Amino acid sequence: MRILLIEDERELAEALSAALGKHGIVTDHTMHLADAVELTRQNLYDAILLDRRLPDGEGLSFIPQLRRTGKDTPIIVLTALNEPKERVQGLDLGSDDYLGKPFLVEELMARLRAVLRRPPNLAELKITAGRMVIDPLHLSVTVDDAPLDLPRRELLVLAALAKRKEKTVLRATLEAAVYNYEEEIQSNALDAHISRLRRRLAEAGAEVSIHNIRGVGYLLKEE
Amino acid sequence: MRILLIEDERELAEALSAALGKHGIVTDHTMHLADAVELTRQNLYDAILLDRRLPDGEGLSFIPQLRRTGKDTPIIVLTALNEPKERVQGLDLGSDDYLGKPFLVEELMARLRAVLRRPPNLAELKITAGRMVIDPLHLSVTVDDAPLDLPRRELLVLAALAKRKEKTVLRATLEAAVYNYEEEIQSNALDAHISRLRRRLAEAGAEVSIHNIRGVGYLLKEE
DNA sequence: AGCTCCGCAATGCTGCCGCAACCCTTGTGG
DNA sequence: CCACAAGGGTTGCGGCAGCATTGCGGAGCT
Repeated sequence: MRILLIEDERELAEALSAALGKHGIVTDHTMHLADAVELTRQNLYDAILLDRRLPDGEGLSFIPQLRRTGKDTPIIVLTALNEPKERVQGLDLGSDDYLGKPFLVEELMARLRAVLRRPPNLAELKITAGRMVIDPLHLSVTVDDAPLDLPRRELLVLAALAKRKEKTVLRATLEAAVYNYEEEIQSNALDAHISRLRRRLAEAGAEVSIHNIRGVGYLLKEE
Repeated sequence: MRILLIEDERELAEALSAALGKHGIVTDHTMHLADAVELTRQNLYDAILLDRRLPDGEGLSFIPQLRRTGKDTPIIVLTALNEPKERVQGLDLGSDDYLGKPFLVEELMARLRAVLRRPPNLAELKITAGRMVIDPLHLSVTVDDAPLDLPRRELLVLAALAKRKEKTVLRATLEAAVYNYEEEIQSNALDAHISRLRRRLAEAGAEVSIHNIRGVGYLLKEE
């Protein structure tokens, strides 16, 4: 899972990134609305966390901007402006939830889950493929109910493939599922993950196979 | 076990928190109904203790509010309003118990246990793993019927792991099981608990093992 | 006063993962 | 049928982040 955090307090942003990371969430961070517009062009994010007071304007103005482009990515507004009137204002503009600062990370996680549980994201809850069941929220994989320990990055790759099983997933999509913009990679790290994943899945008898589509991407097939 | 205390007398709240803490209960405290609604969204609590006279309204009004969201978290009303008529009122609104102030902490504990013993919490009653049996209500662990004394925090960690045995438990989840949000920790306290738990469990011959999933969390396995 | 609990921090260790070297596969043109 | 190139697969290596362990000291309890 990957989210965009639009927030101008650097410390809060870093703490949040770290905390969300513990839940297996990849976070991109920007302080400016203008950047946010660019970043959301490619439908990369499962959700957006939005501050209201930002250096280049009122955060809320971002919501209609995004909706106008036809995207219904869930938005959760994070703000110190937490009067009832302000909450209504935020929700009416099309955000999906509104959370007053300060808040508990646990609460944010719960709201994220709630917001993602709504259709059409419902499919994300559990993914099955072959003998595997993947729970992306709890970061767990089981084969025939036996837990399978996977390193974090391999797990993210697997989840991205399984979410679109039997369909080709672009290389770029996979890379986006595993890395945020600050951790650019320059080698065949992704290929290496795939290679190790294949071995582990075979050993565990998962009955799935990962195929390469030359020059395009990868594809996970049930056997 | 973790509960939410909704109570406006700070002194009483602190005393209760401390007393419950000795029984291994992690307590979050709020003085406002509005906060309580937010906090309960995450289904984090095993029970709720509710005062009636609160600065922002009658505590009882919280009960239907919570039930409407589909939660059946047990609620125990704590109040000085202890006339028979008032008791009936509280129970009819959907609380699970009604306790007049002043009361003994021991009585509260007994009522908590009673309320948690009812279905659908029944599954929580005893957890077995390896040769261990854990009773989260009485905070006891036995190995082959021999009692095993564990420090409070280690016990909370163990219970959280055992409740989801054979499944990975996120670091963040474990931290939430042991600490309330006023006691943030900054070091590897959790790791230390795990380390000491491992030694104690091995010495006691519990036949369980705690595995680390790097970058994700921990997992308790039977051997 | 003596005990345990427990957060903290220093230390050493493990294994993830990016990297790059090398090999294999596939496709194209002659 | 072969030569060549380009993309993919595999694997060992090394850096380093995350984990395990443990001693210390403060706090709380008896």
